[in-house]
Amino acid sequence: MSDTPPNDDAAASGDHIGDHSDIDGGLTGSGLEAERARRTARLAELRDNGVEPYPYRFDRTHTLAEIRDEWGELEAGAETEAKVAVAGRMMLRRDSGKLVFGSLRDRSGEIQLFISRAVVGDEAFADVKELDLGDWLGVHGTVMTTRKGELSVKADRIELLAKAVRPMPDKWHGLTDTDTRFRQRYADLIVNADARRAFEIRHATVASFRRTLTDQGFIEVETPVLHVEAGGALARPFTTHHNTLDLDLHLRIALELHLKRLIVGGMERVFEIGRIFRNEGISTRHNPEFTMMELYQAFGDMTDVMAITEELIVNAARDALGTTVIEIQGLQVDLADPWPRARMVDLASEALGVEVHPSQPVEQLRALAEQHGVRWEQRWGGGKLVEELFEASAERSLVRPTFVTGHPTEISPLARVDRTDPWLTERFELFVDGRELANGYSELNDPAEQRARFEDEQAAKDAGDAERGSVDEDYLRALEYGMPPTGGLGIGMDRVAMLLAGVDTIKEVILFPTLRPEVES
RNA sequence: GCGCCUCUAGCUCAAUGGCAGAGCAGUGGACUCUUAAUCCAUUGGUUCUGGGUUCGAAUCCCAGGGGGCGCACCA
Repeated sequence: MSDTPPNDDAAASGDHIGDHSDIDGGLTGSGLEAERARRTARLAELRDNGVEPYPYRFDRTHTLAEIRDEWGELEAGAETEAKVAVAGRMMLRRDSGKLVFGSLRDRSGEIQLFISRAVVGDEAFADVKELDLGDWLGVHGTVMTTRKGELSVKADRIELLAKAVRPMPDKWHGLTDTDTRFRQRYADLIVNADARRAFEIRHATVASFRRTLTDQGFIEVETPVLHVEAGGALARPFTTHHNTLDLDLHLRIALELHLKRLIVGGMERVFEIGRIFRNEGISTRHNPEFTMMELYQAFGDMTDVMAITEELIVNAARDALGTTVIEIQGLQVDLADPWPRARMVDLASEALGVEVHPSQPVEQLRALAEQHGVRWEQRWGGGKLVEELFEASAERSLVRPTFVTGHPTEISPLARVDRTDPWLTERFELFVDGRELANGYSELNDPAEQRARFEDEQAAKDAGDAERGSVDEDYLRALEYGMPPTGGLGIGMDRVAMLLAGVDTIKEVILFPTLRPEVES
């Protein structure tokens, strides 16, 4: 628990407009402060009458979806003897003299409350009139339908479970200001069904991945977030510090190196779904912290993990959406269709109309880059240039799921060299909607070669490329114990969720995306 | 980091150099079958902030802040 005093209203509200207002002075008029003052005054009034406006618990008999499942087929104008207790937030009310209709919502759905003065009595009915939109209610009553057939709970007794002292956003339009939606995700979730849906899809996707992998004998593990050296990918890390060890640490940028240590340890099939952190730009496709699923399968190679990639994503679509057909850029795409595979060098060559390959003289590739408006740097070799040319020419056109294979060795320090072409590796990336979703390879397990590759990385880092890696001696020691042939895979869970939810910014699938702190005005 | 766009009542939006408005929410009233309930009345503003131009600025200009999009970086 925090050290904040219990009545520090301003700190709890986080609302800079309200911080310097006079609550008592706001009892008349309107506006946010007057509204909060009115609702807060109601709290005091309830307590004066011996009613606790924040009770400790409520025992419900049914969720609202369960009510609908059981009684959804009742004909119009039906009354039942079924006594139920339901709980939820009051979202709407329609006041009609001695009758009040309310809309109660819980996680599972909504149901109408039918509140009659003749049933609840004058006193309780007067209390109902004092309820506000947004209040949490527990309702005891019977199941009925109205004359027009609306399934309802006819209230016998209504209990306030929690008072909302702040008004809900617009009941019809919800919240549209993206800043407010992301900062006050709680309010977004209350009023925007699309926001709730995106996170349901995300949950279903993650759950589906776990199920698919568990069914295939993968073991879920958790490895350290705090690394002495952040390796396993090319990215700039966040730095933090451990006080008692007096040690600078980095937040992980990948799961890879620890998981492969577990393959050395004989765990054979492992996966982790974990948060990783990259100290780089923020965009519609990038959040500084995001979720990766990585898996490693002993005795397999790149082709095995390509098959798993398809299976994971197709299963997730079925589990989250009930269909494998989704719309991407207006195109109907059946994810269950086989995904085309093409080498990066071939895609780039085709798009550019000229053969490209990392074995070509660097000057030639630089000239090609210039020709296509690709900015290049002196320290780049042929491999990096080929990747840049691919990204500039072909990447964006990969709308349907496509496996791009054969990444240059220069940009793949942990992948095994292609058995037919020493300039390339046995690596693939999955592209959908022009975005990279997954990355996998036949894992390099020769400790001597891995050391040489690490040393190349270290040299590049020393030469000023902050994203490059360094020599991980403990990882090399692990490889010296022997790592079996292994296929490895990483999938960006946020991007899979984006794809399945049909949203175009990563902030729609991250509950609390990284934003600048709110400023005091 | 650079470029473009944006910020008006609690929420959703008008007002394009001339009195800051509407709908919802709120408040008071009517209504025992409403369902974005309806009807009557009504409260509510640091127009993101600070400067400037102008007789007059939400509106034009400058600086700053938040956000969005694009570029760059990356997944």
